[in-house]
Amino acid sequence: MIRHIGYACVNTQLQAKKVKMSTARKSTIDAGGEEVITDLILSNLDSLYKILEWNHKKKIKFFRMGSELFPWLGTYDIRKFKRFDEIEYNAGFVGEYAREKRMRLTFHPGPFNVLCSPNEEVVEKTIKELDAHSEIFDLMGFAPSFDNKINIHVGGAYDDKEATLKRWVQNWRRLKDSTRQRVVVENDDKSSMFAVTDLMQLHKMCNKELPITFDFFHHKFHTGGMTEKEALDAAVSTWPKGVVPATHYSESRREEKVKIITDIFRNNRIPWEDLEKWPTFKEAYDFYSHIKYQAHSDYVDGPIDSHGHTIDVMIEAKMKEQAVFGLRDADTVRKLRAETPLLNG
DNA sequence: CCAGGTCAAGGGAGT
DNA sequence: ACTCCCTTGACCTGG
Repeated sequence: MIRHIGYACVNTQLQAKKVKMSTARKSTIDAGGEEVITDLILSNLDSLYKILEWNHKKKIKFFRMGSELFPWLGTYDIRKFKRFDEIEYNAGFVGEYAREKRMRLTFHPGPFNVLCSPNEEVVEKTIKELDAHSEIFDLMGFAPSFDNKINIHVGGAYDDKEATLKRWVQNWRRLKDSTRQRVVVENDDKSSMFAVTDLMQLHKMCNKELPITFDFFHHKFHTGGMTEKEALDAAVSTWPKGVVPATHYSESRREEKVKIITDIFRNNRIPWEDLEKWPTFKEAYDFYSHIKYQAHSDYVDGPIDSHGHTIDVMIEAKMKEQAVFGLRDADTVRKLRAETPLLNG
């Protein structure tokens, strides 16, 4: 069964009302220093609280926080800031709210975090940034647990998976203990990279202290010879007792858009305004059929097969929280799709 | 207020 | 060589 269904980082409806994470460019940070960062953090914590309140009202208990919550994470020591106490108090307040409502909060640091990089500078930056993500959970009052996962990919293959994984493990050991108790790895969507079967090897190399997040969509592009059930079984087995395994689910943007455009022309329905750009079906089809297949759709149809396990599912779709509602009922997704411009991104 | 140019970061794939 | 993709397009400036 699926316990929680969640969404990632952005709430499209609240975003329209300016409730969102804000960051700043390097030049602004350099000019403004810790004052600018402090203001951004406090404002972002306020937005996060509003998003969580919204989630609670809508009975959504699973949410991925954006790393911009603390802009330029890993480049400064928050504890040295003048207004650290204020930050700590507010972070603790939001964390307490999440615990009270029994919400699961996670992070997914960017693809620039590469523990296995041959470049020591990249590794050092990665370690700093991962430790900093972990410290945010500390500030929020969460004890180290894979419940609050910090999800990353292996990050590179360098045409030598064996050596790369060895390097990954060495550098993983350099993380703070509390960080290692939160970091999990996700399977990749490229055949040159790491499928669940590769990650199982990594899991063993890490003394079985590294859980695997199963990404349903990525698995389709890189099965590593496993069926979906086999891969999910394996990934689920890597999570400790007492922590519900987390998974990611998304669908193809190209398939979604091509299906919509085909339906419009087939049914001769009145097109969206922006469809006037495409006078013929062929032109429209050509355009949409060139969208990268691996890109994420606006909404998802499911069904999601938990293959008998109890799992949490993070929906990775462009329309975010609306995609969660869409998944709850097919009529809703039809209505939402009809209201979404074809050319949104 | 808006449009457009620009913006931290690593690695891989498609063109 | 350039663009897109991934965690999240958003910041910032000039008109």
